[in-house]
Formats: sequence, C-alpha cells, structure tokens
Amino acid sequence: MTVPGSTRHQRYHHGDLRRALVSAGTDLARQGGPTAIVLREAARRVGVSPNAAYRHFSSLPDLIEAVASEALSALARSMEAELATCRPSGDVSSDALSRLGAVGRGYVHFALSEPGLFATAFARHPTTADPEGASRGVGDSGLRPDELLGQALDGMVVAGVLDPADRETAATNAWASVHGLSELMLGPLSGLTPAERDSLLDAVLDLVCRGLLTRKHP
Amino acid sequence: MTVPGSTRHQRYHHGDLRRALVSAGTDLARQGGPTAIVLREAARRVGVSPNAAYRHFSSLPDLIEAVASEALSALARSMEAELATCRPSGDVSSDALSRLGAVGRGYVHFALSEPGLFATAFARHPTTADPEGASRGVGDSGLRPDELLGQALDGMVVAGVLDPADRETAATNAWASVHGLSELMLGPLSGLTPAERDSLLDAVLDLVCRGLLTRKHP
DNA sequence: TGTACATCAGTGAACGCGCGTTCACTGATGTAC
DNA sequence: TGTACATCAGTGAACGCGCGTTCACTGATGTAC
Repeated sequence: MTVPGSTRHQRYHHGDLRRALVSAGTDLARQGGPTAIVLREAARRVGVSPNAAYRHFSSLPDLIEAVASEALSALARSMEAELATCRPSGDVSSDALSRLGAVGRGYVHFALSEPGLFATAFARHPTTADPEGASRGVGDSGLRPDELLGQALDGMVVAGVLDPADRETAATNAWASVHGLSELMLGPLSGLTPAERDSLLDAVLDLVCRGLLTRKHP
Repeated sequence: MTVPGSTRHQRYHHGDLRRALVSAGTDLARQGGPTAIVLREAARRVGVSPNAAYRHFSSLPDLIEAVASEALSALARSMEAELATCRPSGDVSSDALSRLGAVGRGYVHFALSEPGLFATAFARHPTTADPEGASRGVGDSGLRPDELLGQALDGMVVAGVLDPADRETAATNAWASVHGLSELMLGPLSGLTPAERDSLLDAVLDLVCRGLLTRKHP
C-alpha cells in the first residue's frame, strides 16, 4: 500500500534515467542476447513509462548500441582481470607470451560466463569509425578489447619474439582463433566438460603462440 | 483478373507444401538470418494460409530447425565444391594439406557469400544427438560439414603429417580458427577489401597447418 | 529574498502493426465394396 | 464400373499479445530580475 501521490512524485526527475535504462537493457542482453533488449521492458524494470526512454535515446537501436558498448567494456575488463594475474618471471620473452595467453583466456572466459553480453558486443552494425566511438567499449585501463590484444602483441615485438611485419596478421589470427573457439564452445561444443574446455583452450592458445613464433623463420 | 474459384481450387493440395515452406524460410534466412524466419511470411510467399503450415510443422521452431538443416547442407556443398578443385599432385602429404585448406576455404567462402544462412546454420539450440539428426545437414557426398573436416584430417593422419593422438584437438583448432575468421570478416573486419580478405584467409590456413604439423614434434 | 517563467523530464493514453497459434470448417483424394 | 465414405490438406476468421512509437499533457526545476 504505497501512497499513489508520493509514488508518482518520486518518479519525476529520475536522476540518471539513461544509465538506469542501459543497465536494465544490459540485464536483458545478459539473459537473452541482443534481440532480448526490449525498450518497453527496460522502462518497465526501471519503473518508468515507455516513452520516457525517448528523452535519452532516439530509438531502440540507439539503446542497443549503448548496451553493446557496455558489453564491450565488460569484455575488456575480463581481459584486464586475467592480465592482472600475470607475474613477471624475469624472462621478457616468456612474459610477453604469457600476457598474450592471458588476453585470450580473458576473452574466452568472458564469452563462456556471459554469453548474452558476448553476443551483444559483436552483434552491432559494422564498426563505423566515428570519432566518439573510439572512446566507447573500453575497460578500466581505458583500452578496448582489440587494443588490449594489440598491446600484448606489441610486447611480443619488443621482446623480439614477433616480427613487426607480422603484427597485423598476428592480431587477426589470434583474434579469429580465440573468437571462433568461444563461439564453438557456446554452440556445437557446448556439451564439453569444464576440464575439456580448459585443455582445449590451452591447445588453441598454444597453437596460436607457436604459429606466431615460427612465422619469423620463413 | 483471375477467376476466384479457380485460384481457390489451385490452392488445395499443394503437392509438397513442406518443401515449399522450407524453401521460403530459407530465402528469409538468407536475407536476415535466423530471426528473419517468420512463419506467416513463409506461408504468404508460398501462397497459402498461415495455419496450413501447421500440417507440416508443429511450431515455428520446428520450421527454423528445418531451415537450419538446409543451411548446413549448403555449407557442406560449398566445402565439397572447393574440395572438387583439388588436383592430385603426386605427393600424398601436400595433397592432404591442400584438401584441409580447401575445406577451410569452402567454409569461409560460404560464410561470406551467404551470411544469413551461415548464421542460421549455427543459431540452433545445442546439437542434441538425436538419431535422425545425424542424417541432416549433409552435402552431396552425404557428409556433414564437420565430417568433411574430419575426413580431411584423416587424410593427413594417413599421409603421416598428423599424429593420430592430435586428431581431435586438431579438428577443434582448425574449426575454431576458420569459424572465428568468418565471423570477424562478417563483423568487425567487414571493411576489408577482397584482396585483404584472401591474404588473411591464406595466413590463417597457413597458421593452422603449421600448427598441426609441428604438434607432432613436442 | 521573492516571484514570473522558460525549460526539462517525466506521464497516460493510444496508434497500428505483425506475430504465433487455435477454432470450426470444407473441398479434394483415394480406397473398399 | 460405380458409389459411399474416411481421410487428408487446405481455408477463413479470430484470439491475445507485446512491440516501437507518437500525441498532448503536467509537474518539478532552475534562472532572471
């Protein structure tokens, strides 16, 4: 039994409705992927009328893009978390390799633990290189997922275990392998046990690393 | 000006409505992926009332699964077409490797030329190992896409360039790399020129092959 | 310090839409005798 | 060869649903004087 008047009163001037809607949209995406982002449901969850959303988003795709950006940030943070566990061993080369592995591990772990957000992060329209888009989807370090990968590869170049000329191809190779493994594990290979998943991930990371290393002796 | 009576007459006893609906559904998926498969629209395109579909499918997901099966078959056929271009060179090892490359090439080519069907093929629920499901999604050779890959890997084992113990891991590795590359080229890397795409594909296939080969000298 | 007023951020009701699905039905087909 | 009849494969109308979006609105906020 809430007093109607006071309830209605509280609804006025929400404070940060945009953020609240993005957060609700993110919850929807978490459970059902990008197509589960529904403007009316997001508004419902925030306790606001559907049309209030149009004060902050021009249309549904606009909200979806904001959620996708949020999902990319979460992916970046997962990669950062894995990177944070890397301890310097003293050997520059093996440190560079283990950081590349950490990047891949963070990627796959995120895909498996947040499949809905993972799908949402990559469901948006081709990344148009808009200026403000460059600052979206970043993690705590201020870097996007692809930039975190690039940083790891730069480290390998500095350590001398990767030919600078191969850096671009290496980036796509590594990304493709790890992205494909994620999708497969969420789809056709979803029946795998955690142990099988782990060893498969190790095998793929191993393949990628060795592939990049050998590349510099043609 | 058609005679209503004769039109109505022709609509009775369609002949093979199931196949017609799957075909219409496939056209929808081709243009918009799995979520574009709409029962009412498929019926409309075939020229039949929506409820007629329920004589042949228990519900929409049932139709979607049939379309997904069709998409898998198309993928298999693309791989078979690429395999058919392989000419024996006399060297068993290099033949085995080029057949593996052909499998991967057919996979990526299909993804790029039929993105909607590609998405549909892998959008269905986790492959429950039902007995009749085993015969679905096959190409002209009667093999499913994953079986075509397996066959290529078997060829490498026979040729002595792949350790039998590594066959399973090799399958996932190869699949993941090529699947991930496909997804990336359709998404974040969709801005690439055809030439860039080709050389990237070559690089990935090269990485996979070398990765598998070295694997047998630990 | 008080007051008029523009602006802002929400409301409530309604719109048209297309969907999946179900109902009772009807006309064509093929089989038994 | 003809006829009765069960079965099959469609029809037409309707259902409830939830969606994105738009309309005219209203109450709260903050600023100018």
